[in-house]
Amino acid sequence: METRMRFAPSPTGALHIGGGHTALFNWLWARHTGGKFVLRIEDTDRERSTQEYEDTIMSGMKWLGLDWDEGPDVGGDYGPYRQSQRLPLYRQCAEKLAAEGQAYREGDAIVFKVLPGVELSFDDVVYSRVETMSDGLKGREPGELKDIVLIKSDGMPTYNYAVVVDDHFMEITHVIRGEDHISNTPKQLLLYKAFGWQPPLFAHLPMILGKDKKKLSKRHGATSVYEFRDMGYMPDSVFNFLALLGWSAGQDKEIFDRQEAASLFELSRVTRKAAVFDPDKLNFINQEHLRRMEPMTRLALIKPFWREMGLPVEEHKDEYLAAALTLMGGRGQTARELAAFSDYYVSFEPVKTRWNAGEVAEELLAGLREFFPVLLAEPHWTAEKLETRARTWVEEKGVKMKDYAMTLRLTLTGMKVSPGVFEVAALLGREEVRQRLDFYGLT
RNA sequence: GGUCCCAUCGUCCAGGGGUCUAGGACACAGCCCUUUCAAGGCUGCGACGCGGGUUCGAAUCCCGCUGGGACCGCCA
Repeated sequence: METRMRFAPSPTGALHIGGGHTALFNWLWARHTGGKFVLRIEDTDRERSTQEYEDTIMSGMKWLGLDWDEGPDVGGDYGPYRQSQRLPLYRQCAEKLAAEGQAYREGDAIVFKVLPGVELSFDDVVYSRVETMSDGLKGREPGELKDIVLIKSDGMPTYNYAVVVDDHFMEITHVIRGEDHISNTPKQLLLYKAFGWQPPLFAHLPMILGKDKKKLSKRHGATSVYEFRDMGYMPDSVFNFLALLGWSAGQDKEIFDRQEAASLFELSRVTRKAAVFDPDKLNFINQEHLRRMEPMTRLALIKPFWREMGLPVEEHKDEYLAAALTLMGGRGQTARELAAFSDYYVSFEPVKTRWNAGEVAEELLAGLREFFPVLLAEPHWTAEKLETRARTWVEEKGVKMKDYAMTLRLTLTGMKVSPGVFEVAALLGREEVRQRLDFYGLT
């Protein structure tokens, strides 16, 4: 039988990191099993649901690389895929229960009557056996069992009810969702029983916690996937990082792409313990993906950040800029950082704002003014030749390479750290290097 | 308060009765490389929450405790 997974967000906010995690695992299992991944919009909260949020959630998923086979935008055989468009179905099913005496009306609402003594235990794919009885479905007040509202007074179905109806009619085989839903499952099971429907398999995922071990929220910093994009994280990295929260390939493999993850993924290897979101690890993973990118892809990623910094990106050839980024190697953990660390290839202006004359020792000036003209006169403008020339000179004069290399670095980049200075100089070109040295009177 | 879930280095994961003086990754510290930083290489620091069982043997199984968490809406 074909497996069918679904991600069912409510359009009441942007795609949250937790939602992305859930969507990701559904996607992984769907792709691993060659099944279908369905996107269903749970917009039954009339107050808070908006089309804008629906759009951002979808583009957030696309950004992460989670494509769906059926959904409100692409359609499918089990539509419509917005709950607000399935109202007649919910009403019809609820009325059937009412007619059978399993539910009752309360004003305009339809409420399911919870009976005691119903066995509601289930085998979770991740958590294994979860034992519950309907007797546990109480409210905060001692005494009577809390009945389950099916249809609200405004005509909309409630979450616990709509989910059951939809998962059944959409023939969902695996419900993969956050652990916070584990205590909702018995209620839903009760409804499956009432309808006489076969429930899907449930697989609950561990929660993602903040550094303080509390449920991840705004006060932990970024939470929507777009904030990560804007901070300079790549979708592949966020995907990779999220996949590692609650799951591991079992081998020592930690850096992978979507395809590798999908083929390696096993629901049976999902963890039960809530995982703390560790920004350091994300940074590391992002750095790994960043340095593995193809030069031109990398350039396309960095360009927007350079432009945002006001740098004249268009004044240079792509080949030059891509070469600059290649020279940068693994420096910078995010696209934003890499862009900031490499601004001097794009323009001399930022160098000027950082350069501090006081950083060049007075006693070195004479030697520097003697050295740089020699360097600029090097006939073969390559990193190797420049370095050889510098080494020879430094050796003859009996001075320290460090003093000369660091001054050159500071003048060319305005920074104390950079790739090898001679490589930077070689890439910038003789004329550019001459101009920068001239500017500070070092020639 | 009730119901349910969880418990291995600071963090993410391995390990699910003997191969565990518990393995990897991130972070951290040191060393090497070196004109700086990053990368890379090497080394170090660092955990089975506690108490009872079961067993020849328990990080692994059972019970209790403690500590976390989730849910108990006509929110999803």
